Amino acid sequence: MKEIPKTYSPKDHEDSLYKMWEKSGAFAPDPDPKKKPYSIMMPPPNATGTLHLGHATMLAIEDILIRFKRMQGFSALYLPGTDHAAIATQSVVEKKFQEGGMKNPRETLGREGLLKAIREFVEDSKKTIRGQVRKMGTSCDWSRERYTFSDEMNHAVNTLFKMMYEDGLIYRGGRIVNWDPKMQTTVADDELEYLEEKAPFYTFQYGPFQISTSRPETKFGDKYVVMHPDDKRYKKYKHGDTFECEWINGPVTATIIKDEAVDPAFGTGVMTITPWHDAVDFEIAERHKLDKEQIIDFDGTLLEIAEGFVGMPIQKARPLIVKKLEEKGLLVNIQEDYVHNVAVSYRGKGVVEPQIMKQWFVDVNKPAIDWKGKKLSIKEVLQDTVRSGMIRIVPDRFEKIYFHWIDNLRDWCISRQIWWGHRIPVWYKGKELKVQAENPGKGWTQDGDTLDTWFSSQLWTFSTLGWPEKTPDLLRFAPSSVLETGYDILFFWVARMILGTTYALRKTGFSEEKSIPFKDVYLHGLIRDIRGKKMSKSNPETCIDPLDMIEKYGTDAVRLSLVIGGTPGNDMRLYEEKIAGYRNFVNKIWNGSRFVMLNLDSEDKIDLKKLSRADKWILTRLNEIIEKVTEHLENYRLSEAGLTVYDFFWGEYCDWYLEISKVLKNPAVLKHVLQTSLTLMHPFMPFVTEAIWGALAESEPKKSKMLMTTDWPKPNPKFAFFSEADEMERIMDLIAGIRVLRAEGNVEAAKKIHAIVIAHEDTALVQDKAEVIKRLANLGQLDIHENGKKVEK
RNA sequence: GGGCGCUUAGCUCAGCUGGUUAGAGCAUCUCGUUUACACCGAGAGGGUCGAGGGUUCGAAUCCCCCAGCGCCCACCA
Repeated sequence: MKEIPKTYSPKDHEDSLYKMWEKSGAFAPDPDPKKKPYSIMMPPPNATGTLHLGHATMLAIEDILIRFKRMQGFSALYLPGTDHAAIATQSVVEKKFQEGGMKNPRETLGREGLLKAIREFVEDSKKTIRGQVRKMGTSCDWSRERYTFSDEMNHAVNTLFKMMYEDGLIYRGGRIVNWDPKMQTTVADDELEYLEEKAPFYTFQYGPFQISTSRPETKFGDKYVVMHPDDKRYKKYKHGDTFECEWINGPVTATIIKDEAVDPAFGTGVMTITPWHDAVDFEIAERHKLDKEQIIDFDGTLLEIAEGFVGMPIQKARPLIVKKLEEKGLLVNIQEDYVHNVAVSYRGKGVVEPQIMKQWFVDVNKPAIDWKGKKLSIKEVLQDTVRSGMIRIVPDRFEKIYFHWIDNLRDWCISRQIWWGHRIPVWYKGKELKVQAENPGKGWTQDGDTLDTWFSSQLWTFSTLGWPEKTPDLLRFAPSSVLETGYDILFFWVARMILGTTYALRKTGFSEEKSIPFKDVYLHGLIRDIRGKKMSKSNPETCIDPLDMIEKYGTDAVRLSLVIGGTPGNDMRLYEEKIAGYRNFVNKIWNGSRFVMLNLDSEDKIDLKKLSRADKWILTRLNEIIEKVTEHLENYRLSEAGLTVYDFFWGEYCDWYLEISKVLKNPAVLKHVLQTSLTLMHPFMPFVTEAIWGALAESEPKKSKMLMTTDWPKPNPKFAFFSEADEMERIMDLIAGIRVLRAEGNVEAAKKIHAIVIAHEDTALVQDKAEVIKRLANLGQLDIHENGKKVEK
């Protein structure tokens, strides 16, 4: 027997074990067609930097699921990849240049130059990320690695765009969009963040009315006064009436508009509108076919309409405009410190200015998808997939949130004015327009815009398998079994995947059941620091870098700390002591195994006739543990599953059974329980378990299969020495005497049963009190209630 | 304004469909180096399960109501 160190050192094993797994080919799905497919497409991390705790959590959870299923005998595909993350990546690279002194990288480098720089940066990031994903022990199939901006992906994106355009689901139109003046691009509704800001709230005299605003700089072109049609105060004004009034740059002719969008209870119940720079105003203007005029330029300065203020940034102009109105006697009052929300770009953090622009949109209301015998709109299909149970969201409360999001969904603006991303496959020549990837010929120029990142990542689960080609992988592994991600991108990504996948796959001949991106959605919570705050690098005291922790405590400990104690959809706090605690557990396994290895003998078959009471007990418990862990894992209760083996291995096997073995030992049982426990623990902590498995195999060279590809255990009926049925009979005997209480009536009988069952010193025998009570009820001794209702019979 | 989540031991959290005497880790205290492990073992203390009502033989769990904290969505002229 080799000298085994007393302390497990993760560093001495992890890299070589990972290499062994990778080399063995076991990360790839088993090609055996008899095996059922199981697939997870790894949500691709942005190729912009390094792995954080969110990624680590995702990888830990997915790898547990995939290892579990692989051991259960599925042909398990875990497909890795990275995301080009359009806006995020371009802004990171631009910032780098700016920090290096280049004021305007777009201007200095030009389109091709900047793209080249981004490409290099991304390739570098990808390398880093691949290394980090491996560090986590992730058992994904590297031979199938994908990237959202590869040529194959581009082909899929162009194909989808063309199909949707031809079906009228993609259109080009001048509509109001969110413009980020900082990044110089549009951003989607979901990519806005609202920050509370205190600003003065001004009320001005506008003809006979008083109107209020926190943004006087948008008011130059105001020539419509809107009020609710039922507002009695303004009954004498009719829709379409006009009047003359004095305004910022002289007299204007104003028109009265009656519209229900106005809340009569807010302020004076009257407002002027700025359709070019406000979504609600835009809708009012659309309804009544009103003029729209641009006031603010795309760089955030005022246009000619502002006359004396032209060219001024809005923040600078605001007080000056107020001053001018005050001098004209039109300022009624100022309410200081008025709280309102400012829309900020989620990525670039620039303050967003609504603008009317010609952009590309996805129509979410047009009935154009063949779905279960009807023509349905994108919105309707989105609803149906979840409502009909084709897709299940875990935890299910997020289904409500999902439906609510769909209710509020507007047409999706998919064009972006940045350069890093899939180019819009549209060409123009004069008034002509062609939708295709290739240049149609001389005189044609391509649309300069790129597509929203989510337009390409919505295709992730099936474009990665070769779509639009009907590859064997696509036919076998789509739809994927589960999508595991943080609840914070439910709308950004999860919903959009359902959108893109159902359309694309239905369109290319797949059945409804086959046209969903995934069957289950598992949403994990956010990792927070010990105080419950979001972790950020700006707070190094509580911010934890998963790679530092791996270095210090080993991957197995980090994986456990990210999974145990967490429940789907709920945030979890993480702190170093917790990781240290699981490091201790890893070491415990190491040492428990060391003890076993020191006590092995040549005979390793369990002889049922030579079992002590302790042997029988530990084998019975093992059966129960197998059953419980399997059931928890099947139902996405990862934390419960992990805790169950943890408690069993440490509390029962090590603290109790190993101690007994010092006096009365059965090496065969010792080894069997250890090996089975290692199997159960392997998905959670692949490294130690594999290392020990290998060490055990040294003594029996014929059985040298890797733990990773060993079969998942099943309870062994021969080891059920203390069956539940036996226990139940004993309990029934125990309480048989109470039957005489029947005559005394239900309540009294029940109370006495309660007291007796609880007070009996051998309560360990009472494994399932509920069952006892139910059986008593069947004997007519008491009523059973469930959810407040009496259960008949 | 609408919705969701959380509130359980000093701290961080489990507790699946109501059913053994409400659990774990860390922390605290006592004892202990014995065929693995001090990153350990044996044991102890510590909880009216946020407040109040209800249903039930039985409630941390189900229902109602309230409070505090957090999050999401909509609106914000």
